[in-house]
Amino acid sequence: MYKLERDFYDRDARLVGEELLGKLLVRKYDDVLIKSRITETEAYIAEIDKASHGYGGKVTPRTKIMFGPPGFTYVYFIYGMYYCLNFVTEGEGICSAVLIRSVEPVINIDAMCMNRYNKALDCLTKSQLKNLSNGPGKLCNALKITKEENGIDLTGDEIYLEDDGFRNFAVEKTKRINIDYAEEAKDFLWRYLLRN
DNA sequence: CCCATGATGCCCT
DNA sequence: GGGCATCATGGGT
Repeated sequence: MYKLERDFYDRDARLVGEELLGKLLVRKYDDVLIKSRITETEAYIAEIDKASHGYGGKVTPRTKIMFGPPGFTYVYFIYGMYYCLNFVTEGEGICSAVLIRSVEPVINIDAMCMNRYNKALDCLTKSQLKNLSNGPGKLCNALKITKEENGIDLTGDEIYLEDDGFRNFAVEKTKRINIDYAEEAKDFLWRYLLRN
């Protein structure tokens, strides 16, 4: 079991996105510790990707974190209601990131249930359990991640990743979803899913 | 299971 | 003012 350091993130977002599968996402706040396993990601690389918020070198207050050094969070607000968690990849000046689309609970599922439904695990319906953290907005709710967590250093102790040696799975690569506006980029196979 | 729809507010032009 | 890297819900199969 070891923590991923900055060099892990300082690579092509597609490679990082694929290698994030199976890693443990650790979240600490107050006296709470939650660990979950990453099961779905998507890569975004502004230079060649019309789906990226930074496409065309568009530096704004929102996107500037993605132009900075690797190994920081990029959390954005979407559809007036939800947050999405990304990890910034590659060196300073290169706008790229990986969106975390789905995680599964590993440690402290109770805290995740309370954060998301304000209900204990044994009070959840089957549907609520299935939908606990299987979407980018859902997992931010379950892990208590909001715009307050934008720009966090992943080598710190609030949000970081661990490799626990979990390797027994196959990787599926598909088109990314909900980016129909992105023309040719919508067909890039930059969505990575853990199978098994 | 699937699909259609409405919610809701920030960001950027 | 338009658009959006989503989700919960409700109804049909």
